[in-house]
Amino acid sequence: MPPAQHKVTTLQQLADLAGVSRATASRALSDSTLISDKTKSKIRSLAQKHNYRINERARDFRLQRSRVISVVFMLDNQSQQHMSDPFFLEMLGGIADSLAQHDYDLLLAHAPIENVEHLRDSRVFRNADGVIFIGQGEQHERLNALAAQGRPMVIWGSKLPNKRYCLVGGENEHGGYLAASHLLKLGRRHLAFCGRIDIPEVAARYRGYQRALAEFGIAEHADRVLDVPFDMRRAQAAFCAVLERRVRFDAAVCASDVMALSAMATLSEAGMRVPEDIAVVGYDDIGLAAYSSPPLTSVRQNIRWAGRVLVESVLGLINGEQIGDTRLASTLIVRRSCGAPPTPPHATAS
Amino acid sequence: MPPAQHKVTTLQQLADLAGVSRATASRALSDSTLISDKTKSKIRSLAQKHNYRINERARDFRLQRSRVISVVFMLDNQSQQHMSDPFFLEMLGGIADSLAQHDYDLLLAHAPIENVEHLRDSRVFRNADGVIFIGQGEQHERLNALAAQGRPMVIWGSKLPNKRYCLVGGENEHGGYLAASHLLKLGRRHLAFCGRIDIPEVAARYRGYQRALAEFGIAEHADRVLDVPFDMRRAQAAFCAVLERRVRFDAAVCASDVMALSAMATLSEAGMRVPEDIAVVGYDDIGLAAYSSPPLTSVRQNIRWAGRVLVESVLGLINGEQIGDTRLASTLIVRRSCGAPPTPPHATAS
DNA sequence: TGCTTACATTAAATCGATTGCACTATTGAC
DNA sequence: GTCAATAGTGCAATCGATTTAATGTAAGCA
Repeated sequence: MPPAQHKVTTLQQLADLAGVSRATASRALSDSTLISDKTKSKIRSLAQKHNYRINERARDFRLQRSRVISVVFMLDNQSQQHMSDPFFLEMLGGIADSLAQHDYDLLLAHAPIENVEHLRDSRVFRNADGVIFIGQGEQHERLNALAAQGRPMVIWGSKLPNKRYCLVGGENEHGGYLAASHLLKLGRRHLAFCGRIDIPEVAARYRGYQRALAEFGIAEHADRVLDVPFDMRRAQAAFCAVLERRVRFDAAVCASDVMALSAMATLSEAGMRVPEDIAVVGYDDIGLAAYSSPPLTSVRQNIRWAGRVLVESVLGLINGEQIGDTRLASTLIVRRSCGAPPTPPHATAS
Repeated sequence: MPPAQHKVTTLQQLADLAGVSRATASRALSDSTLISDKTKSKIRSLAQKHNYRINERARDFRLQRSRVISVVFMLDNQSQQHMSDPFFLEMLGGIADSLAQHDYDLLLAHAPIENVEHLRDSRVFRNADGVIFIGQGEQHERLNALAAQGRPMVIWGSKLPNKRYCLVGGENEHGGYLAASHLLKLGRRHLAFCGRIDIPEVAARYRGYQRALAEFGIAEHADRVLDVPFDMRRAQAAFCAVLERRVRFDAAVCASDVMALSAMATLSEAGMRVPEDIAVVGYDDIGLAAYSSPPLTSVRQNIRWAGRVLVESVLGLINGEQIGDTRLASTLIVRRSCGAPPTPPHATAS
């Protein structure tokens, strides 16, 4: 038997072939109980034989859904570039995998830097069943307003007062505390903090940092707070400036690994020994953190799992469930970056 | 005057409000010459006043398009993880920005590792107006078959025999040549190559590497070719193995910066001095390359521009144009990683 | 006035599915 | 044998737009 002359592309064609109505064909393919087994199997085998695939766009249009989730990266006012951080790629990978498992697609978007509310009328917002925001930027109130529109959305970030959206985030306060107290336990007393405190997550890390200092009875120095967005060059510039001003410090807590790596390079280049003179701790534990010299101590969040939680939260909202906030654990990954004995020469790395 | 009681969401409602037919409203909004200026401005101001936005999904459905381009990352058989390379994020950013400029959305997807042809019936393929593949993986023939389906698609990669799809790529052969000849000019004579040669782009870089060796009249050593996918851990393992086997080499060309950074760390940890004992050159010039110690010399491709070219090529195909291949220049970025004098202490980085 | 032409607008088909409701045939109970 | 219940199927409306072909109306000209 020759293959069908004309490809079967619509349900109507399939129905004609089977000698039934479009309605019956539709029900057969969606396994409705209204249809007899005999008819179902006839239609199904015909569909198989002619290689018919349902047109999902037509279906989704009819059902007023899209099976698409938008993922919006919040760029920050100053750097615009903070998306180049490997952290985001890992997050994206986690989200993409989870969405694929649930048979959803991922639409990628930047946020307009000034005002996320512009998104409301954009395709990103209107053509998706739900939206995941990565970061709050400095737009807490605008996110509140967006959420009030009623479209399912979840935000990765840190808890703020008057929050009215669904949030998933790490234990930032705890993470900052871990980083600082690690350095303090090693005997460092002159800590610096590097990060943009206007960003809620960074602010929380900074609070943890302050708490650790307080516990050790150490006073803060405004001098030693470097207000820097997530950006390698700016971190470098900030550390250069601090060195030039001869601010005294023997350790630094950075809000991201990328900044920490940049700081380490800058400090070494300026003649400091890392970690002997200045110890550095990062955040996120990106892959490369293990391969710097010295290896970077960092605070790890399980980002792929975070991606999964974000996806499941937003899908829950789509299904009308009540979804609460989630906070994911942070753990300190120590990589003998603070005065540990050097590796013996010719050792094989494990 | 109070705001409209019921939101105006469909064209029909807008038309009723204006006392015209749906057809006229549609034409007015799309600025058809068939409609008188008076009617146009009436309908437009009404749309404005009631905050009416056209339903793009309905329009796109009617027009049999989606204004979506899928971006598919080819994972490679061995590592699956090569997406964690910052290179991809930069590429993605370039593509995303370009697509946004053309008012297209970006659908993100992994390729099924074994067989891209499965994509043919997937939403990724059928719900997009075009597809951009990042990398060829080892699926050259399957890509040929996919392209034969007629859907606009463009591939980032390296030219292969019998290619029947549209290609955009870097000067990989030249890049490999640049990397190797740089090391040779510095007096290195025992070069190693690290990368997975089954991947077409890497193969081209390797050919350039071989050409440089040949020009300097140096014989190759099979020992010194490390078959490693784009993965930090595997690069580390490979270098450990080579060291253990006491293979002699004084320089390495790596197929990516991430591998190069991993190699540098591994070599240092094993007691080698980098670059004095072993010099390393990477590929892609990722942001962090400048901040390693020593800073990494690397071959740069203009990735954001590459993203733009990919987008413009696929949009060209959608518009029925004939689109040829494009090859983007590669340049060597030297960062005194091969025996340059050390920076004076306390120097301010520029 | 009558006829042509140009212009402005509308009616209706269309994209490809889902689903409420109506309809027919079969079965079982009495 | 009649009637009710049930199972299986089809008709047609619907989602929200675009566009072809048809219609109406006014101006231009003999």
